[in-house]
Amino acid sequence: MTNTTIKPRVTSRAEDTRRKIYEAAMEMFREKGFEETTMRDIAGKAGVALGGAYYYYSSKDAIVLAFYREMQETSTPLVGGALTDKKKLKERIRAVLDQRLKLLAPNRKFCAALFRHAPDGADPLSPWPRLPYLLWLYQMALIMFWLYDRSPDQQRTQRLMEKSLGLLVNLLRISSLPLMKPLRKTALELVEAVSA
Amino acid sequence: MTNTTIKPRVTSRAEDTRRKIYEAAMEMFREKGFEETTMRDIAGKAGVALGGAYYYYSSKDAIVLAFYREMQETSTPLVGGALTDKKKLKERIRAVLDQRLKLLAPNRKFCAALFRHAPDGADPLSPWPRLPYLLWLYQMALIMFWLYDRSPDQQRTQRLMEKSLGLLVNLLRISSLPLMKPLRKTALELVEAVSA
DNA sequence: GTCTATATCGGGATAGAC
DNA sequence: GTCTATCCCGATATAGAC
Repeated sequence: MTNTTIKPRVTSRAEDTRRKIYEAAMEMFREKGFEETTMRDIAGKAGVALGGAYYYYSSKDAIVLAFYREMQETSTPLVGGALTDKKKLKERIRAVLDQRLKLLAPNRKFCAALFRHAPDGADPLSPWPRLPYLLWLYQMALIMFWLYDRSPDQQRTQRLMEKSLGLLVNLLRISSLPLMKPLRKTALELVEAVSA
Repeated sequence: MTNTTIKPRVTSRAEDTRRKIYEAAMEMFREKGFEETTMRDIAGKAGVALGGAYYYYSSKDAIVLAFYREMQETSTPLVGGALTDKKKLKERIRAVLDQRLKLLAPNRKFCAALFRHAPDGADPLSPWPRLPYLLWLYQMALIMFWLYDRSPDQQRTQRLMEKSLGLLVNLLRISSLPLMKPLRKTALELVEAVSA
């Protein structure tokens, strides 16, 4: 009997162990944080030896990757579902953002720990003599783009800067036109919402 | 003589050693990356014992903090200087961004390593079924805000989302007005610049 | 105060026995 | 597939040279 059954591509027992390790890790990440949780902790909690944990996850980061993958896989259908009955653009974007934040919510602290920003206000981006928050965000986005820009001499960043600056200035010019009062009002409310 | 001179706040010898350690560290960070460089490497290259390195920098991260501080201190006067002869807003913003990217440029790879994004496209933010890049940036900014939002239940993020969505939709509506052709044109060029 | 030398520990990662 | 032993490295601690 045991011999005639079709062999599963991965034994369910192996998948169980893998899952046990993953769950143990995530639980401890949530409770104690990422850095504070050791592979020995994880292995112990999952009831396997240290080597066993590494058999399934080649590194501590690999467990994070598994978390990323699970977020993606869970997120896609949920977002799809949330979109079906939404017609207006605004509602659709809101539905997507809502879904993603809800999904990440139980792991918010853990996610924050994955950005290795040095302790509070000590990263090179935040403490530059205070720019208005939105300008800071713009700069931040540009720098992130630049960090991963592989074009020679980061030329794409240069073009992006040129174009986005043009857009920004156009927007500011336009927003001073008399018809654009509602635009200015929303923008002001936004600044209030952020800084309150 | 030696006794009557005013004692320097920090001896120049100490500052030299500190500097030697810092320079050695930064050089190796640039060449081999952050994770791959060990404190033993740094101490060796700087010509001091391991304990010596820890005497001046209480941790590996402390060297990164020193880098942050140096970036800030160097950046402020440079930006100030670059601004003096610029009148137009666009030129002023460009001058600031240019200065900062130039300053970071020699350490681009090192800076990228400080974000602990898992290897290429494996972070939870980038691979979500491809949104247009600007929408992705918007989402990214919102998530970063949310991660560090300490208001109860992250209510500020909720408000920010509400207001920014309103602004976004207003902008889209406005951009379809006949007068706004130049705005649309710039926006399209921007998208091209990013994806080219 | 500024270091060297060395021992020790905890934790990520690997090798090889079983 | 699983466990044990081992290595390396970041970090701490200590004793002492100068």
